[in-house]
Amino acid sequence: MAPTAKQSFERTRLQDVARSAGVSLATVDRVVNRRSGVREKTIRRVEEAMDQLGYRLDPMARRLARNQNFRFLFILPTGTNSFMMQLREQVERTAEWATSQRGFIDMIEVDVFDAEALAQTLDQLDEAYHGVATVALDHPRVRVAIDDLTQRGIPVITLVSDVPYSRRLHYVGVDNPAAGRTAASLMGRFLARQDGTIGLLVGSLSLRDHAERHFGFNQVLAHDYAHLKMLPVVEGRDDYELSKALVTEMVENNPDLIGLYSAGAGNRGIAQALTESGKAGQVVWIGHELTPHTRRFLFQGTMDAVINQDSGHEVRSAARLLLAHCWGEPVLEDQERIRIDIFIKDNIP
Amino acid sequence: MAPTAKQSFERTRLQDVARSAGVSLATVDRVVNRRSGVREKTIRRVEEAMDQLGYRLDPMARRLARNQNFRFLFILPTGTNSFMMQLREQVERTAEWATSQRGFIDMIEVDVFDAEALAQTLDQLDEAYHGVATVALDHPRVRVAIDDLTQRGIPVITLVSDVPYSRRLHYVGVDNPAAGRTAASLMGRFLARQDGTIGLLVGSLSLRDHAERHFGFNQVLAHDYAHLKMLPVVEGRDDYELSKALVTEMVENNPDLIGLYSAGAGNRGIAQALTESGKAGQVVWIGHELTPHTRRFLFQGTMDAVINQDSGHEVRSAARLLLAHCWGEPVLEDQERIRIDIFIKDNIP
DNA sequence: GTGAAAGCGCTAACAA
DNA sequence: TTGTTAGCGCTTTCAC
Repeated sequence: MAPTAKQSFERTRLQDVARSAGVSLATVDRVVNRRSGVREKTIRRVEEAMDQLGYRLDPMARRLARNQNFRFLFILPTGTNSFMMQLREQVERTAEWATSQRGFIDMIEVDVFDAEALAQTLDQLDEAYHGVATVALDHPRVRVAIDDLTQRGIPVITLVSDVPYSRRLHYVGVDNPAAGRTAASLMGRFLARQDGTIGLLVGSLSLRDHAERHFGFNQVLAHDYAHLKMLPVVEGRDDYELSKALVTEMVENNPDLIGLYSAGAGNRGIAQALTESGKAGQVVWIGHELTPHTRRFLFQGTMDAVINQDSGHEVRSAARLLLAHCWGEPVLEDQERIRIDIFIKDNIP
Repeated sequence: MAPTAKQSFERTRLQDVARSAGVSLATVDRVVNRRSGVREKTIRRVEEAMDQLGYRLDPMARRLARNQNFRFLFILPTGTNSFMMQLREQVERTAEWATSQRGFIDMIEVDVFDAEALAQTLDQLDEAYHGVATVALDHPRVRVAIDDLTQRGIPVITLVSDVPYSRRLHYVGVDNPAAGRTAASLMGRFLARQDGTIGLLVGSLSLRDHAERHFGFNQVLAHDYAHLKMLPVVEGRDDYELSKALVTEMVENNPDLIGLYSAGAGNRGIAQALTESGKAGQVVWIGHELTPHTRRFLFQGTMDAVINQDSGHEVRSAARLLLAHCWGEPVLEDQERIRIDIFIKDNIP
């Protein structure tokens, strides 16, 4: 059925190509790495030999021989909301793995709401870094800082929150308008044949991801479920206490509240507000990010669905992209696509 | 803010440990790889030096020096249903990647419904293979074959469909009872405040994954949505034509059909049956696996939700696990967990 | 028990 | 423009 080991295992090496093309190792290396200083004619001869023998460069050997190391900085928001804490933990885990790939990851925290602080951090980046991954803030000052870094040859990856139109190497995160639409569709379907009012809570509309989720949610609800009335959006600043107060007020002022979408953090406050007002399990509540808290709320039936982005996947993806970029290696695009996960109580991992 | 490159980049090498412990490279190597022939005393001396210097073995160099190659066989079901075709395509893509990791993947097809055929394939496995990944059939004959291979030192990974109680190295696939429960919860919620009958279609109840999904679906529907009447399950053998016929009949005989759960393949047939009977978009239809077809049905509104397992992730995961096992390297467990994806029209990737 | 030395497949500095 | 050679960090034979 299958050939024996010896037969099919012989990878062709640079050496084989060199011999077959009648040139030296160094010359083949030059051709493979598209370095200058080789005659057109020789190049062709080598290339012929290469695809005749089906040559594939061995990335392991290449990395070893290059003997390079890379340093990356991950910039995450300060604050204690569960999702960001998860993200930080994932960075730590990933750092360990990256070490074995000759990648050294440092992490610092900045205030996400402060464009100036983030921009300065980027501007003053230690030149020892070979790349940056940052939970970004979409602000002109930040965009310029990203572009400058990119200009200087330091790739920037935006993580979780994007800065479109900047020259970042890659955005690693979900499609937030789509995430908002997803929440709206679920809300609409869960509320089939019911009339009433829907509440909307975000962290801050000046955060691009929250604004986009809000936008997507609105779009679908207004279009497909026009019979549901939407309250004006309120901003909880991803804060536990404030969110609680806002939701409590919302419930009191709107006896016909049947749905609540929270596009940001502060879920613990929301749960308390709903529970204390006796609305837990009555109001359809959809929020974001699977954390120990939201997990519990789902199980309890307080929360009906969680729209999630996999923080582990995101951080690993950012690290892989940065490493691949620095090593000049290809990327498996569809391994890096971040999914919009939907979790209900039955498919929690 | 950050130290310069030189400073923090010096990884400690085997050489450093050797010097510090006052022994040779070979001896440290023996200790690191737990090989025999080193005095207890020397071992301790080396180990001390190791964790004093914080030594971490370089997997790149290790792989290169070992100069080994591994061959793996992926066994997939014959047949043309979209999911299995996707799976085969992913194997091809992954094979390319694996080559760069010194892993050579072959693929063959066997009839999933034929336990004997699968068992024989396993029994007669070419000894050149270092590992197997198979879409398995949970049957005693197959279980024994898996255990025998494992006994012979050839690791087996069950893919998509598991054989519990066998000695397989790992199961790469979703929790199928949970997938069924997920489908049921969505069904129940989408049908809020409606009464009627739910149809159930599987490929075959002798396929473990289908049976488990059926089980999970039943469980939740009977418990949480007892007002909905469930029809007896029918088997479509994952066949387009047969599934179409069965659903057509189901619709005709049950004017009050309001929901349909298909735990197997054959979705194209179901879509046709629903469309031709004018029930498309009326009946809440939930099925499995995101394919070009189900994707279209979601967009059209014919299908309401798809429960998915990421075939790309599954195949890559199987390959990574096999490679890590052969190289004796650790695994990032939570990178290998296969999620139960829920897709509705808004979060399709 | 332990050590010296020759690779693994590639890169990079230096020669020619 | 091309070739020679000395590594990269580890494993593996073979000698002591």
